Amino acid sequence: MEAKTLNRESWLSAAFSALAEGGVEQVRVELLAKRLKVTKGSFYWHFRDRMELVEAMLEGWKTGRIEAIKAQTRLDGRTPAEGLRYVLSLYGGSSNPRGIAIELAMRDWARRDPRASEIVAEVDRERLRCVSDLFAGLGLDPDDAFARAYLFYSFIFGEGLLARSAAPDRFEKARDICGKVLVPEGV
Amino acid sequence: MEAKTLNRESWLSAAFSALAEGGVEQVRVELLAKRLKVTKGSFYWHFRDRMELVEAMLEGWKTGRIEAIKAQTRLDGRTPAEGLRYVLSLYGGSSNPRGIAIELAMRDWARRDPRASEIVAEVDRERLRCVSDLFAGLGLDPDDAFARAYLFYSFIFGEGLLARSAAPDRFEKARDICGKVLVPEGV
DNA sequence: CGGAGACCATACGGCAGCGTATCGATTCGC
DNA sequence: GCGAATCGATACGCTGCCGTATGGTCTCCG
Repeated sequence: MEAKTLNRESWLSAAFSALAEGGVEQVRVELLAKRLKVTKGSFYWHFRDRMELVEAMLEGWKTGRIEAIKAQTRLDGRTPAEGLRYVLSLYGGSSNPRGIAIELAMRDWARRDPRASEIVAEVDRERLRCVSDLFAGLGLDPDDAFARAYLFYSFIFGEGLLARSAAPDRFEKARDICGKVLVPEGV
Repeated sequence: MEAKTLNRESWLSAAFSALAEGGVEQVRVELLAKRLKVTKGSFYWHFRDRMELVEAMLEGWKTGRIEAIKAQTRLDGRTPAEGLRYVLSLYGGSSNPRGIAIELAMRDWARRDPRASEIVAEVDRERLRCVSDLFAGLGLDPDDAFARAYLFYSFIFGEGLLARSAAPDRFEKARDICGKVLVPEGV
């Protein structure tokens, strides 16, 4: 199973893990090398420098996320409401900790790096567009649909920020109720 | 106006600025010293080491935020709905960028530091309690009130994460609509 | 089998940050 | 005014990280 030799993808994958666990600051070539059980001699074979890795991460994340949201909101026989509940479930609760961690790390990164900020903006644009289309499919006018999408995504990301340990036993039920508020049953 | 001599508060204030701008990683004693136009000789007079500064930040933030939320949700003649709209306005939009930045940096910090995580959890507990009390004052039963508070805070924090530049011209209107959804007029 | 290229190790210089040690300057109590 | 406490400067060693240079070891192919 273990590839004898590393490639760009190996380093990118390790970099995203480091990003998820510790933010951009933790994607350092010597730490990644230790994680991959090689020396940085390997890294500088596959990448010109750390910048190149970091930019590959941005680009890869962007295209990946945009593809993902398009696929996730393509309703093949589903109703818009079902589609929305599906998207919500993808990020809800503990169902995708790595994805959520990367998402949050990315956004923290974007707060101080204009390149990351631009990437996140592009992804958000696409996501808001896709999700507000679903809300529009529910019969909402464009402004309301956009606002709902805005609320939808703010909730999703904000949920990852709220300390789970603040009241662990009440969160599950709260999430259910929030789901009902976010994607109304009968509009 | 300028105090001739620095004290703990001076360093703490600079530390929070650094936190807001660059996250915990950026609160470094030599950078703070440069910002304060002194050398770190001063720092190590007021603090044992970097840890002590960092823990003072946590403690100070905790007590400050808990006092704040208690004051903000004490409705002196206001209705619960007015109180909720007031709290929402405090964090909404661009009304308190430094506060929001610190809030987000704090939460990013909490994702990897258990001490920070515990502090944030304590603050969140208090906030959720105060805000769900307001929702309860609107006539909601406890579970619904908590869920609404959960949605309320997820939205507030998540909003700071959504890329503003994704659709700058539509955000203000969206926020208004979100406000109406978050704190219902007539429940 | 032998050379070329892919992949990685080793070793180095450089910088930035932490913390310590020591000494200088200013202020305040008495 | 003098000594002590307060506050800050300078200088040092240490560590972790980036990037480079150079050499070693496979593998593939002719």
